[in-house]
Amino acid sequence: MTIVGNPMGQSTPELEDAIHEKIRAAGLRLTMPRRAICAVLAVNDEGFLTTQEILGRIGEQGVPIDPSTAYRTLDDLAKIGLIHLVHLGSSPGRWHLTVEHDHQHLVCEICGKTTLVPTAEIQPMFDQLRERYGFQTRHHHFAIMGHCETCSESEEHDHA
Amino acid sequence: MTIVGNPMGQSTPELEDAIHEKIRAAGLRLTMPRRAICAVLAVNDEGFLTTQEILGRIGEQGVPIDPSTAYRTLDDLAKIGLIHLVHLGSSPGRWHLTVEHDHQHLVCEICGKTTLVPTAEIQPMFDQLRERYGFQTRHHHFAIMGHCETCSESEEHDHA
DNA sequence: CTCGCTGTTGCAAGAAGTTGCAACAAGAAT
DNA sequence: ATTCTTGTTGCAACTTCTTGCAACAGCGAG
Repeated sequence: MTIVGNPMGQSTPELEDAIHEKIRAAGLRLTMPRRAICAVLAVNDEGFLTTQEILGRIGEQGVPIDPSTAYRTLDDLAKIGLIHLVHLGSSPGRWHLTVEHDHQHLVCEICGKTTLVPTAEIQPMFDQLRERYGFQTRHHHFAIMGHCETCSESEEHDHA
Repeated sequence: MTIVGNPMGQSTPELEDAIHEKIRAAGLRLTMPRRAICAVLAVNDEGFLTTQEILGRIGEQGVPIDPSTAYRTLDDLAKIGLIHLVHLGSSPGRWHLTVEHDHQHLVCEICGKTTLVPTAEIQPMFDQLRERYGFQTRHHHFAIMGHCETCSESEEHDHA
């Protein structure tokens, strides 16, 4: 899967400002490591990065930060809802800016293929969960695991 | 959350036999470490165990196995669909026997509370994904993250 | 029952992720 | 602009997870 976000590979100042504002609003201090992490995430506002990848990019383009700081900071940002962790299959989780995206992901466990589905198609289920259980589904960007069409078909052949 | 499976804390021979059969059917060898792991999972056929917990239980009740073996074996068992990994929030994933359970999980990101929802309520969505995308949702036991009723309400108060 | 092929295991080394703590700096108060 | 408070950081030690590899043991063939 390749999910490319910002085609220019550059962060928009507006997005970064909005992020900084959220950090302050949550009562957190705006430090250098946090700026660096947010900058990387802002450039990839549609992407999914592992902690290692984030560390790598920060190292490439300036003053590296300590891994432990990255792990802790990412947890903190997740706690205030700015980002969240997505587990696409097993393998290390990937961080992602929390934005109300208009699509969800169907991830094939066999070939890894990712299919995008308009959130509208799933919204009814979210609404239902809210009505019946008072449950607010969050970061509507979660992965549904299963087998894609192609892999489902080859499976049937195998069983034949 | 406390999910207790087999009330006797004992594995049923039938379940273990069925598991062994699946392992053989997949072309994998039935070795001692694999038996041990399956035994632990079979006792907790409704439970969710981390790799560490599995290692711990095996160590308690007999010959311990090497951690690396456990990690690899669990991956292998997941590959053949016998078990799967569930990420309830962040924190290490938990392994779980793949059975067609009749419920799903709504996990609150704030208080950790888990609500069970009959699969029947979500089945329509799965059916729809299959019709439109040919996507077969697997191990119908996945976690939907969000905020539970109680936490949603306190959030509103905070904003007031 | 024994042999042989090859999937598995345990070990060891390394990478990734966590935790405690003293030094540091963001930002409010003055 | 300076000081003070306290949330954060970087370091170091540790735990957890991964990977390469030689020795081992399922299990099918003979």
